[in-house]
Amino acid sequence: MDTRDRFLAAALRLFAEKGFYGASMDQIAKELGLTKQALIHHFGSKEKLYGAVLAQISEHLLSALGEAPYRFVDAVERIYAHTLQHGEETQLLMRELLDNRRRAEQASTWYLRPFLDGLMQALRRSPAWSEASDTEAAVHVYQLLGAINYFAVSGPTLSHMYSKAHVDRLSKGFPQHLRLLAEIGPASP
Amino acid sequence: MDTRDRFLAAALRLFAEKGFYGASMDQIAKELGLTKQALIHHFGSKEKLYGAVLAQISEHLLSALGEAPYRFVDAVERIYAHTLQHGEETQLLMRELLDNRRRAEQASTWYLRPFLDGLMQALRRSPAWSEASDTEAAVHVYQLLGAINYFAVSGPTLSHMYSKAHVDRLSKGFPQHLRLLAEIGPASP
DNA sequence: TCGGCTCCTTACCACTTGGTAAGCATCAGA
DNA sequence: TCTGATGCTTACCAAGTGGTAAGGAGCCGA
Repeated sequence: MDTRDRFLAAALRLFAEKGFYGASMDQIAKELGLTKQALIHHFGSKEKLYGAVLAQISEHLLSALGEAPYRFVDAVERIYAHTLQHGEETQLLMRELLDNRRRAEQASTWYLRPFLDGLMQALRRSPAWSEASDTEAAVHVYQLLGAINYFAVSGPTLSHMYSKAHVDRLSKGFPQHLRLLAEIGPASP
Repeated sequence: MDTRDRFLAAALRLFAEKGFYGASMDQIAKELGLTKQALIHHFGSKEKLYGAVLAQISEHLLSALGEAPYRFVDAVERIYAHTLQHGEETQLLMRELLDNRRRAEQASTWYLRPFLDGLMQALRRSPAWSEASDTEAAVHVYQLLGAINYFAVSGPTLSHMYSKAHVDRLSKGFPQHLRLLAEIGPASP
């Protein structure tokens, strides 16, 4: 793993934890024992570094989908697994959702577009959804992603509110809940 | 509305938009044409100001629930309406969910606790859920809140990816989808 | 052996950050 | 009329921000 990749990993971690403003170039660089000028040397600016991190995330998400054609419910399951394993990427994506009104209005949205389209196509392949409108399908897909991300991200918060054991049971029940959600059909007319 | 309340409103707006680190005391104060020292005079520190904003949000959420006993699906509908109307509060709550591993580990969680408990009690009042375990109920409640918040917050992002007209249709379909989700029963054993 | 490229350093910059200290005007109560 | 609290100001500070400039060490091909 070369320096650039190690920088990307460190940046992902800190951006996820503290957000774009909360993480500083100096801090990220020090994670590798280097100076922030080395970081700037590789990426040009903080904005560009951030963009590179987002690009990497979207790449990972796409590869998590696997090769088409896949069943929608299988894709959802794979994404859930990927989300659990890469909590930092999920967290950063959620942040981006909140931030991108202002900054980087192009970045994350277009990065994620292919990923969303792939999921929508998979959904349309299932019989119940083949006749549904694009809008209905989009709601369903977006809703499921929201459920996954939200659940993954909120674990620590829940652990504070309830006991850890409680949260563990909660996590155990979630995949079943998720499958239920994924298999739901379009709203009857 | 006195100065303190106007400060709270400005802080809510800026914290929601830019996050804790992205919003500065100076900026918030200038929203009222005052200096940041006036702001510090009222709240002591940035952390305390942030805490005051969170307290206000949880107050609003609780009052949005209405007076018990209410039907669970009605409460969900009211929260959805409240969420749409107070987008900034929602956005800030989502941020808090992402941030509170580090900072203010006590703040938002305990503020929100009564709100969550109220919702769970309402859910347990519906016949289908009266026998369900606490864990199952918590999953369901948390899931629904996630769906609402996620959907409300992601509007602008979706508008970038798809056409605005598309997103409008999507918004129109969501309440129906939400009711469907709210009425779902516990997973069969 | 030379020139240039890559990767990284130190030095420095203007600017912003949250916060402290001290003071000033206004108003209320004794 | 004095006293003290309230609500705000200006002045100031140390620390940190992202970024520029310049240079040095090592390597690689000509």
